[in-house]
Amino acid sequence: MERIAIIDGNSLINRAYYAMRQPMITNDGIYTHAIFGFINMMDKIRRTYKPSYMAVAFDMKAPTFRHKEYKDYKAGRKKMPPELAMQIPILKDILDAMHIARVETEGFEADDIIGTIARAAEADGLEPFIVTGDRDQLQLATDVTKIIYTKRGVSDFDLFDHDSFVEAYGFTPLQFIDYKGLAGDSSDNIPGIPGVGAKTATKLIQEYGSVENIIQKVDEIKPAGLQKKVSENAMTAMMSKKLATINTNAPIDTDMAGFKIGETDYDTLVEIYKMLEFNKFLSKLKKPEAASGPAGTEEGASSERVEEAASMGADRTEHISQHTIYANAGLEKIKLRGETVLHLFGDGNHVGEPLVSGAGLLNGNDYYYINCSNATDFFGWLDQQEIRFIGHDLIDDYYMLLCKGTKRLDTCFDTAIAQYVIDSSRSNYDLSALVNEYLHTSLELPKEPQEAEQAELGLQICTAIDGIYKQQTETIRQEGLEHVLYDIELPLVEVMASMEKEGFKADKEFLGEFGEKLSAKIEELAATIQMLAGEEFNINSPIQLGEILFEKLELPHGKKTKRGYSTSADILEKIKDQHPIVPNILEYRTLSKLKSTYVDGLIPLINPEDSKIRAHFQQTVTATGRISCTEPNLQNIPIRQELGRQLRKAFVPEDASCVLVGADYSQIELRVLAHMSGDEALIRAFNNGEDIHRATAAHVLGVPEDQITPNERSRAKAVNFGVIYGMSAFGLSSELQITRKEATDYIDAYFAKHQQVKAFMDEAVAFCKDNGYVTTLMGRKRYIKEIHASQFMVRQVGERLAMNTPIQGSAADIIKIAMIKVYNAIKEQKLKSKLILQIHDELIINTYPEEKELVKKLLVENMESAYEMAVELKAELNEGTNWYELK
DNA sequence: GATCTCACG
DNA sequence: ACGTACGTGAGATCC
Repeated sequence: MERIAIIDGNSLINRAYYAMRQPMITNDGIYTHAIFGFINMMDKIRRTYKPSYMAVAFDMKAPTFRHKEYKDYKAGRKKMPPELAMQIPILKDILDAMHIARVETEGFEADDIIGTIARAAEADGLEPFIVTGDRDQLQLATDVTKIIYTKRGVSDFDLFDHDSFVEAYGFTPLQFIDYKGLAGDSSDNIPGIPGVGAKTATKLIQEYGSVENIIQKVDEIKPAGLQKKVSENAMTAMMSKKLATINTNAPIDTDMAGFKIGETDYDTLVEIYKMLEFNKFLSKLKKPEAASGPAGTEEGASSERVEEAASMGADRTEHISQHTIYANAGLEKIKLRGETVLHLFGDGNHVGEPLVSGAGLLNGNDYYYINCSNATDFFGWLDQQEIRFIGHDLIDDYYMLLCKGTKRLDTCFDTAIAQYVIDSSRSNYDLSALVNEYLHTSLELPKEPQEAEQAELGLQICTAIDGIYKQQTETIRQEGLEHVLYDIELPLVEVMASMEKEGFKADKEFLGEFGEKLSAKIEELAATIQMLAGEEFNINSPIQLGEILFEKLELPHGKKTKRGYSTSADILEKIKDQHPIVPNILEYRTLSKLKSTYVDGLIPLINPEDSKIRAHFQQTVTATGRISCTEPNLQNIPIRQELGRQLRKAFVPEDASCVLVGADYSQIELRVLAHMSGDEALIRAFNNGEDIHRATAAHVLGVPEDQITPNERSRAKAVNFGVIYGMSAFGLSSELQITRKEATDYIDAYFAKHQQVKAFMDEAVAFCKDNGYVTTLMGRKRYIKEIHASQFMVRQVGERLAMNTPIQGSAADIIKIAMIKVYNAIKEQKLKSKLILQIHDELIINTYPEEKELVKKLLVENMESAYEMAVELKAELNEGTNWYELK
């Protein structure tokens, strides 16, 4: 029996909308998760039941016959949120592109349309499957017509036919209208009989069958109270039943030919999916074989051919000659030149020597798989090739190559980096994700591939990268991102890999001893805290700690969190004089943090061979353009408090004769702000070499700099930070512990004296609202979807991001340029010194006594000349025999 | 896996 | 009326 799926469009998209607690929003601010959920559900229905006919029914805005019958029908229903409403027309476009019929008729609800189609389909010998989250439609179940009733979310559902309905409810589907006549329905505002609920209604129906019969035999009803209610509300019950009755004779065309699922219009659907950023769906979109396509190749592939775009990628493999070579056996005969896609198979070990088992190289139409599981000449051979590498996350390959002794790295392109430059806001730059998006196909990447499959897998990977590369090149050009990509991000890859390979030598013994001292003190503090609390509890648990402080000891609490009271340091700081337990807890927290994160966390990451810590540098993480650092994060080693700062003594130069040299940009973000805004007061202050916070205080207060008190200076400093962060009165007030009013006054005073800064901020927000993104000095873009949000709070976040990103991002651009210049200068002068760390506004070099002065000079010069602005860039030098001394 | 807290710029 | 400063990563706890 052929099947027809009849979908309640409004019901299903509502379910989908509310099912996902995290909405999906495109870069253009289109909400998409309801559509996403709808299509997922629809696909599941199509896969499971394989209907050849389909119809999606929608409600129309116009009032229906029910509203005319009963003015309060569906009164009190909440209006559809705009975030959902905006998705419905797009969904309809998708259905049209899929050639799935959709039906809407003025004056009738989706229920009636569905009922009418179902009955007509049944009469025509089809098996109807009604998909809905509306219980009313269960009345439509018959032996033939099934109801797929969606439960919580969209993936979970019950299937009802006549018998299973009877089993679940205790009466027939048709009696469901009698049930609603009696029990009513608050969601549709159908009254029913007051005081009659699910249980009573079911009992009455089982006894009397229908509302009409109940009214006729009202005298028999017991107890007397119920009898009275029924007789008094007989008319209401009749009307309620009528309202609940689905009209199966709505005036619609029920010719089943109109519901036959047609051929999908792929071009339109691809267009819509791209707009919605439905990349997973894109990868599943297969175009039916074109007449000119290759005749039946393999099963499966014969009837379906991947989209044309994919021909630049994965399915190009058939034109490629494959060569498998064992290292140390014939490699020397091969000479490559030009752009070459590289993918290494290896473990990327950062604590010990990384293992490399194979390498895929795609050069033109030749693919080479080099098996290097045994001792190998591959890494030396690579140095002899005149090739420029194309890869995905080349830093991983480069790190391993550098560890193995390869010297010559020439970067042509990196598809992960390119995607980051195209859109830095995303969280996933995996190759398989890009394969979905660019090539509309899928690529499974096993975490630990078998050696036997690596040759083939390498070919898949390299051709995929090649296909993505070609498309990205065009996007980069169209979006004007060439400078950021080709002059900054791509040259930086080698620098980052080199820093990873060099690592930072650590003194394990020092760390161990430091940890011992911490442990002893932590134990003492724990004992004191338990004693003062009068009971044992887990001090590390904010929930338990909150109960002790704010319930047992009745200390005044601050803000609440989802799970209880906040016990964060700024709250505890306010009450530390009220009970001796509080300062003990603060100290306990400090020490525990040092012990767990910086002692216990670091020790296992030290390479036992050479005592070096090799962190992972990430170039595709931050939305602003900064780099980040993990396993371990060497960018947040303590410095602000003396005790934590001691940890830096554990970070030492490469060997005893070496020295560390560091330089940090002075106030780089405020200088960027001065330059970008053109604010004369700020520019003047910097170019006169003034203390910028003091100068700000003096300018805003209108008093000479030498009369500025330390307190005034520190407030000005907070305001300066605030400007960079996109200043809010609340933020400033909580930072300075002043009232909102006072904070507002400070901000107003600041902007009155720095009108160009104000204008710059306003322009950043306005530009972002117009274009959906902001840019840095080097043209880096960040899309800010929050700027389009309908919720005020979210939109405000977007505005702050629009103000902060050009500043933070431009500073990031500048230090990246400096890194490349410093790295190249060291390389050109053939120095032994190495750049080993970047901390946002600071660079650290491991150097040698004989190179030290030269390195200091080139470091400062290259940092200060990285970018020319209206204010000079200033870099301040430090040196020492451990990191602690760099101050 | 989410939440809280805290380390850095 | 909302309930917030920008950008990160890591460890411990709780669900």
